[in-house]
Parts: sequence; structure tokens; C-alpha cells
Amino acid sequence: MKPKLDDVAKLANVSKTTVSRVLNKRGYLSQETIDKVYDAMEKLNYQPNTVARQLYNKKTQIIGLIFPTVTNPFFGELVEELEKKLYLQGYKVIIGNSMNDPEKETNYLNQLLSNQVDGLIVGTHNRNIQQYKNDNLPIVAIDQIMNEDIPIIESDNYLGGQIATQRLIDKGARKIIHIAGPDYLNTPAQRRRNAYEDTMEKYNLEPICYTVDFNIPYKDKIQIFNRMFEEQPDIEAIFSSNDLDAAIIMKLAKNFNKKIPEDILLIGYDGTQLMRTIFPELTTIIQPINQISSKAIEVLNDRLESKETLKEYILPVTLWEGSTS
Amino acid sequence: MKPKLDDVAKLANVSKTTVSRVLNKRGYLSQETIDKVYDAMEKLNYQPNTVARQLYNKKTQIIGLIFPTVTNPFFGELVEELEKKLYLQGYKVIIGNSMNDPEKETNYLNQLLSNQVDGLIVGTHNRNIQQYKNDNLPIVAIDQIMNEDIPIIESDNYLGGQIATQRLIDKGARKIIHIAGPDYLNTPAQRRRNAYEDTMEKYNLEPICYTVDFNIPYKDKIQIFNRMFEEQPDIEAIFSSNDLDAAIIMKLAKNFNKKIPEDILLIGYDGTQLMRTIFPELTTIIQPINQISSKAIEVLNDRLESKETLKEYILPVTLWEGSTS
DNA sequence: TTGTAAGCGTTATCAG
DNA sequence: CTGATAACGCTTACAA
Repeated sequence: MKPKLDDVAKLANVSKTTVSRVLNKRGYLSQETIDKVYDAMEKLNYQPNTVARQLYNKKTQIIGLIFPTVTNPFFGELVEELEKKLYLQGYKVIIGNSMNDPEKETNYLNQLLSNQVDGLIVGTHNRNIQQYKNDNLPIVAIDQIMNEDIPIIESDNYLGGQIATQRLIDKGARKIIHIAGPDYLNTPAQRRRNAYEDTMEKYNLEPICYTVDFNIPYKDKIQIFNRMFEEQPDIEAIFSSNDLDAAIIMKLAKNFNKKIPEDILLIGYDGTQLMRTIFPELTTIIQPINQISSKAIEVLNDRLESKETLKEYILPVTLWEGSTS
Repeated sequence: MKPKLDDVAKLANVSKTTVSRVLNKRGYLSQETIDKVYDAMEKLNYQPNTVARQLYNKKTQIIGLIFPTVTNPFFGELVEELEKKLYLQGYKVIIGNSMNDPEKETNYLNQLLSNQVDGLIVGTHNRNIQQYKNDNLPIVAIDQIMNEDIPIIESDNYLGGQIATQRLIDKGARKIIHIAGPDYLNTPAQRRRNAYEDTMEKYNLEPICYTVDFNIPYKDKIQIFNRMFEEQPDIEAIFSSNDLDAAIIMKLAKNFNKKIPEDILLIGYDGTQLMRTIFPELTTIIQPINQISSKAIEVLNDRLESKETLKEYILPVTLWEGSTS
């Protein structure tokens, strides 16, 4: 059995209160008592029970992070940044990889909000969060519309989509295909697609979208892209809303005897550290993961202190000029 | 204020006990009571307080995962698998990215073991865990020696190193360089290096190792590899203990006018889904992430039930035959 | 400077 | 079938 406060108290011949005071360095205590208590704690190898403290304080010092999958470098790096920064503020993180499974996500949401976490940062792409309406919950969303009361942190998706499309057009491409996330998801990321469509229209070009759920198995993606190459033999450029897909497309292009950038221009999206390091040649739009995570935490802190927040925070994107377009 | 059991009880005109029974579907209850209670819960939008339950049950249903960084695809995929499988068993996960910072790691270890988690799966590379000796703690380690009492789950690092080195030799390379993790870390992964050295010796070849801490910034790695290319102009093959480093090396080789595999043979290590998808040409040793995670959880469960476990579990590796060697 | 006792929100025992 | 009550381990008024 693990020793508890009372065991320490008995061994040190003091009351629980005193031990608690020593533990939390509160109030006046004689040095003698302090020493006695520390001695006892050491002898018993005492560790305070976090859960009991959480119950009393009504705070867990835990933040829940719900994201589709930490396996995608964008989310991996984002989650890592969030963890790092929250750690410095004394928080731990519970992570839920929802895999865009609505049931799993709802489950996490419900359970974590049962006093298990102090706040939530959510980046999944599902809806059904009606139940939390009006509740002024300590939640912020990243790139995701949950409901009107939950602030959204995002990078400038429209501008990103515009920069990407414009670049391909400027480089002479006319038949430009866009790989997008599923359009039933009304996320801010869809603005990349809107920007693509608007820009194409502006030049009287026909927008062509292929839709890929970004966390289906790789082999399914490969199938879709292979079909795309078959259906679009005269394709001149591709704007992928995701670097991973762009990288896969680069590999597949070879099989169709298409060279990048000679035959097909390519631009991706996200621009993670990882991709910039192992695929520096891939031109892409960089999302400011560092700023996104900082802002998300800042806004969450505001919410926790019941301060007013904006509904939406838009952070700047930048272009990574590789050689694929 | 969030409603509590008592509020529900009052509204439904029953006792706390009854509400608790309804909540946990225990004991005999009249349908009428059940309905009344559910009604009240709904009206108040009641959510049971997880922390209070944790205190009573002395279980949190949380497992702590401590790994260097979720940003490395190997750990990312491992953590994801662990989370997925633990979720199905009713566990949540707290994640600590130690970044090989001993202080942060110790901190996590101490705090999480303060009744905050039911068990721990640890994959970090630091020592200093003396304090936990003899304690029969519910911990398992992945690829990491913590102390004699903590079981280790690992893939067959020696065999992996052997297969890799042998392959390079079979393909005709003689001057073969190995990129290894820092050797002050006495981890099972060092057996890859041992295997490399043994195999080289067997063929009377001189082993040459470059040491790279795997979570230093990318630009520092690039510096080290550039130096390597300068110092070793007649290099014929490289065995990297990490696919990311292998990928970086592939990019850098171009700058030195070295073609892979024509001029330099290359083999990596880890073989994550991600790398096999976006770098299928990279020959590598696949660690069985799925099996590792399953075994880790299985052994942790045994520990939680105070069953005897082995000290070490070694899982098989396989070769991914790309075109880089 | 230290101790007593109440309370944080649950669950389970035991009695009715 | 239902209800008091103690307990989980800690913190803090309030007293001494």
C-alpha cells in the first residue's frame, strides 16, 4: 500500500495539517517540524496523491488534445509544440487520436469534459458537438468549426490556396488539379479549395478537384492518385492540400513517365519541419505551427480565466520555394 | 457551477445512492425511479466527476507514455498504435515528449507515478531511475533499459544490424559507414551498432561510426553529415540507424555528386509506414510497430495484475527492399 | 506554531 | 427496492 499523508503524520508525530503545510510550504512552521516531516516522507518514500489534490482543487492541470492522427507530420509537430508549451505552464496533456471517427471523438469529448481536463484543444474534423452549445466551455479549435462559441485558430487558408494556385498559373500551367480534403467537412481548410476555385475562375480555367480523406490508408490514396493520372493524361500542375499526398504523387508520377517539374508542376501544403528536411525540393505553403500552438494556448488561457476572446484568429502563411514548381 | 450527484438526487427526490446506482446500473431499481433520475440528469446536463471516481477507485484509467518526440515517425506511429489499443481497453493516455531532457523525464516520471496514471510505457533514453528500484512498478520500457525490474520490449536490434551490414557487404561495399545514436546511451538499439561492428570485423573491414543524437535540430544533423562526406570521400555505403537520417543523407549526397545507389549504397532503419510510402526506394529494416505496441500493452497488463513477466521480449525485424541498396 | 474537523464528488456497505 | 453513512487522500477554515 502506498503511504499517505496520515502515515507520514503519524511517523513524524504531527497532524495531517502540518504535513500538508510542509508539503505545500504554507504558513508558519518550526524548522524542527519541517525536518521531522521531511525525514518521515523520505523514510516512507511518500508521494502525494495527485487525484486527491485534483478533487479538492477542482483542477487537474491536464489539457486534452484531440487530433485526427499524430502520424501526420503536421499534427505530430503541432501536438509536440502544444505539449512543450503546456508543460512549461505546468500542464500535462491527454491525447486522443480520433482518426476522424465521430464516435471516438464524441467519446473523448464527453469523457474529458467530465472534470478530467481543465481545457481542450481540438483539431478534428467532425461535427455533432451540438450538446456543447452555449456552454462557454474551455475549448479552442484549430482549423475546425465546432460551434459559434468556440474560438478558432487557423492559418490563412484562403491566402495559402491563392498563393499556391497563382504560382502554378504564373509558371505557365493551365490544367491544374487540386487535391482536397472531403468537402462535406466544412472546415477552414476548405478555404484553400475556395481560393483555388476562385483563382482558377479569375483566369477562366476549369477547376478540377480530387477529394481524398487525409487519413485513409496509404494504399487507398495511391489508388485514387493512380486513377487521377489515368483520367487526366494532359495534367500540367497539381496543388495538393497536404504535403504527404504531394510526396506520394511525386513517386507515382514516375510510373506514368511524368517528370516533376518538367512535365507536371507540384505544390504542397503544410510545410512541416520534417518535410522541409527530407523533401526540401517540394514547394509548399508553410503553416506557422509555432504561432498556431502559441495562440491556441493563449486563447485557451483566456477562456480559462473567462476573458472575452475573438471568434477567429488567423495567422500568416509563407511560401517554401522548392524546385517542384 | 457544475451539477453534482447530489443536485440530481434532490431534483429527482431520491438519495445520492440511488442516483449512483442508476448511473452505474447496479442493484435493483424500479423503472419509475430510473426514469426520474435520467430526467433529472438530462435537465441538469449532469456529467459525473471523473476525478472523484478516480479517487474512490484508486484507478485513473490513464496510462502515461514517455517518449523522446512524437515528431519522429517511428515514435509517432508507435504512440498512435499504443493510444489506439489502450483506448479499446478503456484507457486514456498522457503523453510526455521528453526530448531526451533528463529533468523533464524525471519530472514526468515522478508526477505521473503520484497516482496520476495506472501504468507507464517508457521509450526515452535516459538513466537516473535509481529511485524506482525494487518497487515493482507498473512500467514497461520500449527499447530502453531502465533497471533490472522493468521489462523491456524491443525488436531484434542485433539481427537488424546484421542484416543491414551483411546486405551492404553482399552488394560489394567495403568502406561502410554506420550512423549511430550516441554511445553513452546503453540502449538495446546499440546492438545494431554491435552487429555492424561484429559483421565488419568478420570480413576484416574497418568499422567507422558517426554518432548523431537523433533529436538534435535538423540543421545540426546536416552539418554532421556534410562533414562526413568531406572526411570520407571514398565512402561506398552507409548504414543509418534511422530512416530520417538516411533520407537526409540521400538529399545531401547529391551535393557531393554522389549517386545512390550507383556510388553509395544506403540502408536505413525503422521502416515506418510513412517512410515506406513517401520514400519507398529507401531500403530499410522494418521494426514491427504493431507487435511492439501489442506486446508492450500485454506485458503492462500482466504487471498491473502482478503477474510474473519476462525481463525481455524480442520481436522480429524484416527487410524492406528498396532500390538504395 | 500546530491541530481538529469539514469538505471536494463519488461509491459501497449495511440497514431498513 | 431505497437511504444513511463512511471512506477514498488531500487542503483549508477555524480554533487553540
